[in-house]
Amino acid sequence: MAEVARAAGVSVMTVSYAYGQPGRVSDEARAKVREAAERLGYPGPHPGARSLRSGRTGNLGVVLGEHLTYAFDDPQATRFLSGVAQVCADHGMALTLVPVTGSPSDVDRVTEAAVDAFVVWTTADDDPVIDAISATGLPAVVHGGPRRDGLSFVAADDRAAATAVGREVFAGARRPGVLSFPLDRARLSGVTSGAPLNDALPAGSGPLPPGGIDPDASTFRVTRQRLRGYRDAWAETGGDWSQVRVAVCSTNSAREAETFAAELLTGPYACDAIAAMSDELALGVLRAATRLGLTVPGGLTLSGWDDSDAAAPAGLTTVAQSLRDQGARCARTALDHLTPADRDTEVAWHLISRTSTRRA
Amino acid sequence: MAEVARAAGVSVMTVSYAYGQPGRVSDEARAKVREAAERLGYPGPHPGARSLRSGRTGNLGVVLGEHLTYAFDDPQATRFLSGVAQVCADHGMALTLVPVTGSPSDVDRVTEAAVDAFVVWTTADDDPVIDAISATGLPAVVHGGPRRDGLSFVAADDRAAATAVGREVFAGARRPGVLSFPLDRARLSGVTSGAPLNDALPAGSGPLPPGGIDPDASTFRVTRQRLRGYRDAWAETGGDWSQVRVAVCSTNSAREAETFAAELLTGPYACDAIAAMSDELALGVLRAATRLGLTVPGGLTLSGWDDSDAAAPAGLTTVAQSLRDQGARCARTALDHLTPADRDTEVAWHLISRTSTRRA
DNA sequence: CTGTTAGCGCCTTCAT
DNA sequence: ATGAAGGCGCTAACAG
Repeated sequence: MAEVARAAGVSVMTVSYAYGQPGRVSDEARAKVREAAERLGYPGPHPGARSLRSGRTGNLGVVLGEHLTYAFDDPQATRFLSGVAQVCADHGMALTLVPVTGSPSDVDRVTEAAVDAFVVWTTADDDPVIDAISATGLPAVVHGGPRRDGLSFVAADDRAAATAVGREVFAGARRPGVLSFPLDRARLSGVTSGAPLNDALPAGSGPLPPGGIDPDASTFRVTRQRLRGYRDAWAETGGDWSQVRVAVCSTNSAREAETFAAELLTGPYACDAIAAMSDELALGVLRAATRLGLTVPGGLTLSGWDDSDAAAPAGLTTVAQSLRDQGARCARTALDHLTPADRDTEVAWHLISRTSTRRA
Repeated sequence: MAEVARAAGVSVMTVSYAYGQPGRVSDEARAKVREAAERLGYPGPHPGARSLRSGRTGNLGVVLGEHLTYAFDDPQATRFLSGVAQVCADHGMALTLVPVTGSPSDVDRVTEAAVDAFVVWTTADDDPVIDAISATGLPAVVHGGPRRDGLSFVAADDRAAATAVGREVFAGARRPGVLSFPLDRARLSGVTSGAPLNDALPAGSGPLPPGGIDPDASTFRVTRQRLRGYRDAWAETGGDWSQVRVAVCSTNSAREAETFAAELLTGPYACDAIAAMSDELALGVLRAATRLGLTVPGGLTLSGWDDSDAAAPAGLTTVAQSLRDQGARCARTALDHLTPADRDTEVAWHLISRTSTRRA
């Protein structure tokens, strides 16, 4: 900028004004500056230097609890981010995805991120990234969990929703099953209740603890609350949680779900009702059921979650919630500089009963 | 940092080293620094200031030619970005999505972006954003087009691929049709060749010029090359381009495609072969065909593009190319600081013949 | 191993 | 309407 000033025969400040507050500079001076800048190939004020002075970066940081590519690989995350992106565009803010990979150095990545605020996608209670974000002192909004003092929190009442959809899918069932998201950061996957453990799984998979799943032990708040809700629903019918088989998928993919569903749907304790934690997983169940010649809801009742595009055509009973709206709300909350610990937000959901359950 | 230094009884540089080059500082000094930082709630070196000194931001900028939310709404863009994200994660770089919205101020957004390099998703030849990126002098890689001196370029040979798939889908056809991406930034949509123009379209839509589509007039390189390729393929059968009906979609969505396909498939000049520029669009055609009671390939031959997950189950003949790999390659090229104007890269593609065409 | 010096490029403050 | 200091928070490059 100094060079441009010299070339234009004006002071540095005039150049700065010419860019930052064009109205405060004479047309003549501005023209000289533009000309000199053009000639020297000056690309305009350096964004980094500018942000050092102003204290603003113009970036909203988004942290995926999982891995950076997760943002584009999981349909739920994608919809959420679409909402975040919309708000960013409205505010002229860039959207910076922090490159977490699951390694301990993720904490450094967070600390080094040049952003004005954070939005955090569902992660585990013991994820150190949450502490790192908290330590930055920047405004931050956590979606889905964990809850933390000083960080805002946006989520649906997953437990109540799970109870509602559980009533629907478990009505009249004798052998209920649940297809669950990972329980904790270890992301172990497998099937409970004596079913053979699945070995052919991606790295990081391993056997589940025998003897069933304790909802309270899950460190992902969303998973925990949904398991509790399903348990509540089954308890209402007079059933016991230990009767409910649980398969845990390590990813939100129909392919993995199909494999586990095949296990849940065969053998001496074959399920006749499955509550899945996403439509994606439910679709995998549907494929497995079709291959096994099971009719829905005659031979199997099934529920999903999210009311994705594929849910309606598939006749899937599901919990409708707009991840896109939730993303938008998170971004807005983060950018509005709401004072930390501002009141948390509970978002809306509603049950959609379709033909995959019997009470519709 | 100065405060921390004072509180720890050391110099500012010792604090700086304690964070940036821990090995260069005695354990004792480091402990004092950590303690003081903890006590004062010092969150670590300010990323902006650090990057001002070092000249690196740790951000890879990605510009979507369209709109920021496009990144998460279009499956093709999503796959591409997944590849970009993977490389970013490997390099510990953050991925910054520049908030373009289609307005003229997008140029400012680009200029203000604090990034070390740019990756640009397919845009039009006359998009001013390209000039703005070029003016920053930063390394930049353009995917799909336009080509520009000083910017690297990654794309498949779309024309050759379109010719190959065109031969397949137009074989034995009497009334060929094409379902195209937008021709230019105006994104007008509609159907050519005497068919009624579709008015019920999103904002920004309008009538197409009568008398057919001139491939050379499209300012999107990808669209232009594919149209030329389809024209070449039809010409090989002795046909004339003016016989080919073209429907232009303003978005890459099955829903819009279904509407236009219904037009292409009815009336006195109903098509018996349709080449679509994406699997997404082809799937829309398939839905329209099903509703009209047409069999594929008996009553209609059909081709897509990309070999997305849905292509194989649908039996869709298509052009396979890995958008994810292309995203990764773009990111790698951008981050390797390849000198601008480094050799352009042509990426691989291959034809997959399935049951939606007759030559399989 | 630690400290000193000198800015990175810009913009806020206060003159002129 | 323009210009001269000074400093945002940090770190390369040198001493000691």
